[in-house]
Amino acid sequence: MPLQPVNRRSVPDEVFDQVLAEVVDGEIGAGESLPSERRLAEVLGVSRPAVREALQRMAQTRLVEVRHGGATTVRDFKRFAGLDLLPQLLVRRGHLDAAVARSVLEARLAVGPAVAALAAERGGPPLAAILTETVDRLAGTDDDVERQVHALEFWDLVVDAADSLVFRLMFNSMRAAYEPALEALAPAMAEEVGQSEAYRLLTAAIGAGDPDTARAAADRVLRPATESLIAALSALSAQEDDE
Amino acid sequence: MPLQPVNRRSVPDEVFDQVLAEVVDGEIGAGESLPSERRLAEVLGVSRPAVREALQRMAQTRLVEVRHGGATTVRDFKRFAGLDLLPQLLVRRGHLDAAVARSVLEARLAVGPAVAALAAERGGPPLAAILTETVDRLAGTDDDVERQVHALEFWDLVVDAADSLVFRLMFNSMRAAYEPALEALAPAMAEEVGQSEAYRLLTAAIGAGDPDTARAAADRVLRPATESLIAALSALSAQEDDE
DNA sequence: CGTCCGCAACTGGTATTACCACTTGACCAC
DNA sequence: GTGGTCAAGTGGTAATACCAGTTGCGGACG
Repeated sequence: MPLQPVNRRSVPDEVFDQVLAEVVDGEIGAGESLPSERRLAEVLGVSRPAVREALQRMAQTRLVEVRHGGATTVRDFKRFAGLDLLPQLLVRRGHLDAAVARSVLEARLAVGPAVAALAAERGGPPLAAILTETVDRLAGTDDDVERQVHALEFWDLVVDAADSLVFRLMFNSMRAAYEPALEALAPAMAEEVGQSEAYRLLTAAIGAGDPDTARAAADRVLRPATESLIAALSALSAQEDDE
Repeated sequence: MPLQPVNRRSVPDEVFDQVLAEVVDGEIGAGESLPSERRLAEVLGVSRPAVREALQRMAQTRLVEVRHGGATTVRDFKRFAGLDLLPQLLVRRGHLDAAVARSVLEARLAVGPAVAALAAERGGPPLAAILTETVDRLAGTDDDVERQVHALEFWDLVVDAADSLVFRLMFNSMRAAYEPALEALAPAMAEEVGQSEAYRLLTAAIGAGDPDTARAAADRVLRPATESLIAALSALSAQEDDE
């Protein structure tokens, strides 16, 4: 294992994670109040500004509501949290949440083809050229981690070409959830990123400016791995239910 | 105009907004450094903890990178920001950004039918019952604002039934961008929320457990207003280009 | 007896200050 | 050149005090 940057966690980070866990695990239900900032600081053995920073970040994520003079209350995160919370929900307590992973795959399968269609409408030949270069790099390596990186690059270019900020932000959010686990997911994604031919077909459709063909080609890139992974996940969660 | 709750803005909120604006408006390009916390506090006439809170929130949104001992640098928000930034980008300096609005509409049209299809697979008859109640309320009023609220409720139920956390979080993020402008958008959305018959067809398809029909019905609900609004937006931005 | 005013006693909001920890770069010894 | 050292600047954390709201209790007044 190569040397890695040391993971330095600040005090507010730690507080944030602890309070976040309490909320998403339902230890403190929606509508209930958090202890006061002073109390939290005392219990956690940190200063009040540190607690404040963490709570303000919680508020920004719409997980709690702080009211001047009143108590800080927990909100229903399933109803208010945004897509930026995905990384924290996908892997909780070091374990992958199968239901969340399934929904990531479903969303990817639904959104990817739509983005490809938009890219076909708006990309043009120069896009096809750099996409081809990326697919060449994808096809030119045997390492599944590298392949994933190139596949991400590929989709990054497609999303750029789609010229749609919302899809771009969605992509960023999902990449933020995906990248930390990229190495662990290498075997799972090998099936998909090994199909360089499918990426070439998609590139051709986008270059041809044909949205419908691009949509279908994107589906063909994403669907096989999506379906086999979802099957694997249900087997996994069924197995967990037995424990 | 009815009395409204006074808009209380805290100091860190204000700082956050100002720094955010500098970043998204490109005043401080990606890779450049922000002034030090002490300097910012001095320039803005606020305390350093206030600046810190704002900067930490910027970091959480992945808009800046703070390094202990080093400078705080701006990141390329188009590449790193998540969907939670959408509200800030949709309306900037009090004006609606036409390109962003267009992409919201495009994303809605792409995602809505996929969610409806999932809901059809997983919802069952009890879902159809409460959806029908919601459509009844939608059809029972002439007020476009109320209709929008009921339409949001409708989609909220559909998203719930789709049982997919990612779509739920996407919906929450987009609702957070949409709701503040709900009243202003009433005329624009009147065409869509007035078509209660289309909602009924969608409800029937979902209740019947037929994903493909549900997908098509959802498209029929969303497409007309989407296309006419996109047309209106391009006319609007063409007009702005003339100024 | 009920209403309402007003005063604690909470809560979060902000500022000040001091000091610790880390990074950077310049300078110097080897 | 290489490596060490040090000073200056940066963010990280804490302690403290006070301001500014909210809440609820109790007493004064009708």
